[in-house]
Amino acid sequence: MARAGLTAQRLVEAGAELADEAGFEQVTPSALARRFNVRVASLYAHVKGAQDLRTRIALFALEELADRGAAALAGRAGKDALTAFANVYRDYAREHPGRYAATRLPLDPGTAAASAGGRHAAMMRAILRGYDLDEPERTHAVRLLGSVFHGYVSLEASGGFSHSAPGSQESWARVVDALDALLRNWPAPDHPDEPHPRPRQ
Amino acid sequence: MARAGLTAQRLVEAGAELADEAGFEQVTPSALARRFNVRVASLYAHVKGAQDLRTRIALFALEELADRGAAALAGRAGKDALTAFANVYRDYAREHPGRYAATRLPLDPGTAAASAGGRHAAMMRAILRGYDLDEPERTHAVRLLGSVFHGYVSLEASGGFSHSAPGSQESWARVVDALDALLRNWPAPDHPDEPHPRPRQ
DNA sequence: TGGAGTTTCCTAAAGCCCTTAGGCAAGCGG
DNA sequence: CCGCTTGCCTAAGGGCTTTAGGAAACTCCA
Repeated sequence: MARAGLTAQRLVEAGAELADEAGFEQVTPSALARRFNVRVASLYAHVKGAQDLRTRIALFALEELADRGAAALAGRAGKDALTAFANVYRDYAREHPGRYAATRLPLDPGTAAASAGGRHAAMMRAILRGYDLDEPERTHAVRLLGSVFHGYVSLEASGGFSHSAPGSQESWARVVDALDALLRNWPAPDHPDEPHPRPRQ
Repeated sequence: MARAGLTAQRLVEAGAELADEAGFEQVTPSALARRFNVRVASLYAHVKGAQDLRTRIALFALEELADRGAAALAGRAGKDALTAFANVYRDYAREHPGRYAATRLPLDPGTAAASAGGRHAAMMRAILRGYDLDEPERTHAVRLLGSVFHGYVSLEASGGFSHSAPGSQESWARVVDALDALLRNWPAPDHPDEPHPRPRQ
């Protein structure tokens, strides 16, 4: 009988497609075997098991997302860079919901260290070079950026913003505007007031 | 043989405990049956199935979290309210990681509408009464708050902030400070600049 | 070209989980 | 005290994961 041409790489790619179509939690050896018209046990020659498969998909998606981020950041700085990078996250999550969910898979420390996670952090730090922040404030700001990007995209994906006005697109633009304003106007660490103490209104 | 005294409510509570101990995805009819020293099929008299069980736990956790938020908000306003409410989210997620994960379970529209989700949104709107924001900016700000709270807590839970200085506690405090500063200094909608056009540096 | 060897995929089987159907007995209401 | 409701049980079907071992397909070198 003809061989199906299985490969760890092909399994990962098919798994990523399956994740986008049916959800990351539906990515299982069984489902993948059906997709390749192959018996389940055959996958175990290429992949250690279900957990290994999911981990590989997560690493693949992290890498893909980091590549897109790097492309978006090239030649941009300041708010332009911030906006482009933010849109990469959101667009990726909307275009590839299963892959995006995969990037949230908890990895064991060794795997996480070898993943593209570090590239993501480095890119956020690079964006912050366009603003005037020194350590440790820069790290706090990196964490805030990560929180907003992931939080917004995640709430949007679970339908949180879809059933009320104004539209999510509009909120997203305003949220990015607000982040830019905040980074330009980052409050001083010790002082409870913001740097420009002129109460609004 | 003596009866175990099963009840939908008792199953939900035990399920919430199990989620906190082993993770929300480990909450299954089997695991719960073991915990009650009962055969799996016995649960089906009280709960429709695995999905129903998880949904009930999600609703329970949403309610519990909303109750804590309401208690924290009582008698507070402005940054005081913002900080207290933010800490409720973070503390709940740290204290009850499985329950917190449960609150992220996607609900079908009908269930979601009947959930405590609306209370959460209302409380965020209440916090924003302490700041000077009109619609639609208030809605954008609500979405930003939700994104930051969920995003931070979620990244922290998956270990994102644990292996680098400064500590997560410190970043959290600065993130809340920054949010407060941002809400007091919310950028004007149409203008690309912030309301106090004095380029930093 | 024709094996030897490796790789790919298969069958078989064990273990766990979810779910439904139908039965027996415990405990409550009259 | 007896019938009835209800709670928990056994039985069984079907799916997913994983391991063990076999047979066919490809490769490559003599």
